[in-house]
Amino acid sequence: MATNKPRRKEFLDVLVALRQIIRATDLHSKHVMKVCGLTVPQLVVLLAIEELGAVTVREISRHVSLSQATVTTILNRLEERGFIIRTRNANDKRVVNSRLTDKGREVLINTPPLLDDHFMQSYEMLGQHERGKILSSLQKVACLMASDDVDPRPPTMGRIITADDEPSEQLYEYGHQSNEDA
Amino acid sequence: MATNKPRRKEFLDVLVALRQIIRATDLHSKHVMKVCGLTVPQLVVLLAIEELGAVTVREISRHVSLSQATVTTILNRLEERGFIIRTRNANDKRVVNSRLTDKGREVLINTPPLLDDHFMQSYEMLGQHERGKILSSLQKVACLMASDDVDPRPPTMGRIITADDEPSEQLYEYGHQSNEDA
DNA sequence: ATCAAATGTTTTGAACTGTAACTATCACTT
DNA sequence: AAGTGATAGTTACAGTTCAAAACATTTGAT
Repeated sequence: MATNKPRRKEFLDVLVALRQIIRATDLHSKHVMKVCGLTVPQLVVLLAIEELGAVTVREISRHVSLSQATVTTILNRLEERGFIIRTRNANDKRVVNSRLTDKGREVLINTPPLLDDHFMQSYEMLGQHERGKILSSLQKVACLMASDDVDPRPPTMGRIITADDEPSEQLYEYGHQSNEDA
Repeated sequence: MATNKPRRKEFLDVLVALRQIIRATDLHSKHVMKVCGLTVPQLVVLLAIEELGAVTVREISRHVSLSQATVTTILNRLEERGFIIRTRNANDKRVVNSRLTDKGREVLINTPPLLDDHFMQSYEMLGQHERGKILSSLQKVACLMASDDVDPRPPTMGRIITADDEPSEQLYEYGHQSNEDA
C-alpha cells in the first residue's frame, strides 16, 4: 500500500482525457447530424425503439442512459419529424408507447456509424488484447462513476409491457421481438 | 483465429460505456453546481485562467478542449458574476485578455474535486497497474477520436503574449513584443 | 493610402442534458 | 367512494456545446 496514492496530476490526466473524449463524441454527433439529419442521441433513441418495439419512455431512458426528461424532448423532435408516433397505452393511461413509423424504420437503414469513423478504424486494427483492455477500462470507469448515482431503480414489476429490463450486458442486440399490444 | 474483426456488439459496448461516462460526468457537474455554484466547465476555465494569467480566449479554448464560442459563453457567465474581468489588449484590439478577480481567486480556494467523489475513491484503491491501464486506455481513446478532428493549430507560438508557456507561475506581461519569429 | 485577406471574438441558432415542478393516472386504504 | 401516495410523462428553466455568420481589427499587397 505504498505507491498507491495517485497524485493530483494523475486525476488531472484522467480529467483531460475525459473532456477530450466527451468533446470528440459531441463533435462526431454534430457531424452525423450534418450528414444524416439526426444526432447520435436521436439515433440511439430510435434504435432503442426499433429494438424494443412499443416501448415506454422510462424503458427508453434506462436503455440509453438518459433522463426521462431528455428522452421526452428527443421524442418530441422525432415525432415532429414523423419518425415515431406516440400513443397512450389503453391499459394504463399514464403510459406512453412509442413506436417507429415507416419513415423512421427507413431512416435507420442508412444509419451512419454512431462512433467516430477514424476511431472505429483504428480500433479495429488494434488487436484483440488491446481492444479488450480499452473496453474493460471504459466499462470500469463507467461503472465506478455510475455507482454513486445508482438506484433510479425502484422494484420493477413489469406490468404494462415490459419484458425484463436488464441494465447491463447486451444492450443492443438484433433480435426482434414483436411486442404488440392490442 | 483472427477474431480481429470486432463485432457490431463490441462497438455498441464501447458506445454504451462512453454514453454512461458522459452522463456521469454531466451529473457530477450538475452536482458540483449545486454545491459550489459553478459547473465543472466553468471551474476548468477558471483554473486555466489561474494557471495562465492574462490569457486569450483562444488559448483558453485550446487548454480546456472547448471551442472558442463555448469559452466565450462561459466567460460571459463568469464575468457577469464577477469572477473574472476581460480587457481588450492594447496592442491588438481584437484580443481579449481574461484574468481572475480577487473573488475569482477566492472561489478557487474551495474548489470541489472536478471528478466524481466515488470515482476518485475507487480509483485510488485500484492499484497502480490497474490505474495505469485505465489512464492509458482513456488517453488512447481520446487520441484516436481526436485525430479525426486534427488540431488546426500548430503549437502556440506566442505572438501577442509572451512565448514560453510554462504551466507554472504566471509571469505574463501583456505589454508589447513584436520582433521574434525570425 | 486603400482594399483584401487573415485573425480573434462574439452572436445566433439548434440540440443535448438534468433537476424540479407539474399534470394525469393508477393502486390501495379507509 | 374519496383520499393518499406512488408512478409516468411533460414542461420550465438553466447550462453546455458547436458551427456558421457577423464584427472588429490587423496585416499585407497594390
